[in-house]
Amino acid sequence: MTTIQDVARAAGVAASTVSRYLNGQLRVTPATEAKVLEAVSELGYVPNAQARNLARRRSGVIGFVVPEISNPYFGAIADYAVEAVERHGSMVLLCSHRSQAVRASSYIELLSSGAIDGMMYLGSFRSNERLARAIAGGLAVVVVDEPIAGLPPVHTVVMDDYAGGYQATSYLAALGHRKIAFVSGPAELGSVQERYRGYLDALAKAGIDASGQVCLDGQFTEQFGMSALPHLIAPADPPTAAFVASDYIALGVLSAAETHGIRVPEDLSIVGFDDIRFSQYVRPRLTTVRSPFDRLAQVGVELLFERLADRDAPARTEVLPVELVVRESAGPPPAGR
Amino acid sequence: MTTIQDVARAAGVAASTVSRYLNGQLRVTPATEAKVLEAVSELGYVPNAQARNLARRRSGVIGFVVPEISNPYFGAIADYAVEAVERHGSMVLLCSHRSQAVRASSYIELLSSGAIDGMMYLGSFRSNERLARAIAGGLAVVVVDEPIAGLPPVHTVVMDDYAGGYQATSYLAALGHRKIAFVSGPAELGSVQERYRGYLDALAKAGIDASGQVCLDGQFTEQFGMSALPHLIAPADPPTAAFVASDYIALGVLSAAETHGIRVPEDLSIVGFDDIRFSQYVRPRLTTVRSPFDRLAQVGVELLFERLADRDAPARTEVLPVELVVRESAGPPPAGR
DNA sequence: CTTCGTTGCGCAACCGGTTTCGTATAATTA
DNA sequence: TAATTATACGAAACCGGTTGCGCAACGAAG
Repeated sequence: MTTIQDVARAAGVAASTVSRYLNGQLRVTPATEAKVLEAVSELGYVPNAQARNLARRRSGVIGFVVPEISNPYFGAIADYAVEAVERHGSMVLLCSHRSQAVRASSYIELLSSGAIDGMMYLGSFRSNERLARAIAGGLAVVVVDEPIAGLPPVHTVVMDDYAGGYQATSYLAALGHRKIAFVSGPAELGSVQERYRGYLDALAKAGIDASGQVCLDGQFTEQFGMSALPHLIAPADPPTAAFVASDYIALGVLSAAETHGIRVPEDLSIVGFDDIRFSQYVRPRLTTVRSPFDRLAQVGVELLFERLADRDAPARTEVLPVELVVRESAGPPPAGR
Repeated sequence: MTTIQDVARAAGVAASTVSRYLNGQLRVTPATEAKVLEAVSELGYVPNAQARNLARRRSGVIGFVVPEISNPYFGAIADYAVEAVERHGSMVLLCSHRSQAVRASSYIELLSSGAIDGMMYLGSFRSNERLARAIAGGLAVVVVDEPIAGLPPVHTVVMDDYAGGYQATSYLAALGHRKIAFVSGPAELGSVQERYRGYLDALAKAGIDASGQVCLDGQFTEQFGMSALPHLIAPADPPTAAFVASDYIALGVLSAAETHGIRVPEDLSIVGFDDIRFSQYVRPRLTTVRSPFDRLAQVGVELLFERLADRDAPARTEVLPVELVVRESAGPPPAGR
């Protein structure tokens, strides 16, 4: 590996001159410039990132902590985030903890040791003691997608889950449904609670009694959706619609409905949440609330670099708008219901 | 930030003693041990990764270059790779170039500057000049999933695309199909060519004439699948089955079939490739060839660390077996065909 | 009581850059 | 022409660890 010393020697100047010239901090005479450039290209010199970062006290790397990268929901956010981080001349260190709290914590521990300049944390745990300590210790963090409880003030960007729940439910009510189930992910998550709040308020607004509605919660998986369907059709007076606050779950519900001979939307209307890539390819095409993956990532990255530039700026929380995407999985209730 | 010097001072010993003790390279007297441990926990000392790596001439980071991480196909491999890399005490630096050749190259350039110990390259380009140079320059690389042309000898791990194509096609032939279309991704990709070879050989083995079969190629997207379907039903004597060498494409075909009133598998049998997560949730459930995502990642990581340990070991290529997963999307041809 | 081999530990060089500060030379002004 | 001020550049310290080498203290063997 050729070092800056090699270049300096070959060009007959000091290493410091090479360093400053290459970083544009020094104007040199044409003669010196020529010799340095000559030496650089001759030796194929590429500065050592490690050493540079050590001296500069930065790393040019942003840590990206995510529950599981194989989940396209997080994958989509990651791709947008990579794009945005690159625009700032940094890179992304991926930490996929596969939903294991201990692993998430050890990642945070690891990243706290100066390996990164800042961190984007995509949540799936309601709280994280280790994360709180890291933030308190001065690590630049932005929390994305899922608010985390018990943290020091920190930049946060989430989507408007409440509005999403409200819109989806209002849409179903406007179609004429009176029995509208709520199916979603882990009840302890803030985002789920917000969607539920929106659901309840929309129900109230439409003059529908919230009591007696079927409400189910489980994991954000197709698996859970499949196991949820029987509960949707079991009651004597079953719901004619369901707000399924996750497309993954909705896909499972759709799949199980087919098996049970339940037609969607004729027998059961479904509105999902997220608008993941596959939602437009299933049959019926899924009516759903679109999550702003792109904005989530972009705004998150901007907030993070804002924080990096100004350590003392007060923490902000951005709430991004969502949008109902009407397709085919929701329609009027069956005649006479 | 507390440094090793701080710890040494607090414990009344030399920095080197602290370093070696903490790295288990030195047995110390109980008294010294106590003082060092005391100082460490007192000051909350965490070694600076940058400095350590500079001194050790390693980074503890594996670069992971991937076309797009939002694609669950690569996401799945990434998660398994993260797991395997962690077992070696390293981390994964994610580089999602979003299928842009220039970006892929600039990533490789960046990673060549000592930022990483080694690199896993998940291909989507038939060749890459910059990658070839990096390998020639001594960077430890393992190529995964898609062979890259024009490279110096390099560890490679791919799946048995030929066998997959052969099995899928043989299965369809055994069901009685004689008109079997081939639909797949970019024809210039080695993996696609291999699947096609398997397809042709299976056809020949079953005594089916390969000429006159419908063969389509495009992108690995649902979009392409949707646009492919019309070509499958247009001919006067249309195929009764299609080997669609990508589940993404297959999902698009399925979706379009529904729109065109084509029943699967009654009118058209379909066998996919990859067995992505959603394949078991669409209706009909997709019969497909399972790609060994887990093994691809694990073997890739093992080969990489093998290379790291022994720079002179000859390059190997591992070919991983695939497996036909029979579900519902393929059946006998319509009566009388 | 020497001599020798362990063992615990510190000194200082080193990794490859960046950056402060000082100096020699060139350009400008009086 | 002498005095002043820019300007180009180099020497050396520093970032925060790791590691080769040597020294001193101690116990065992002769």
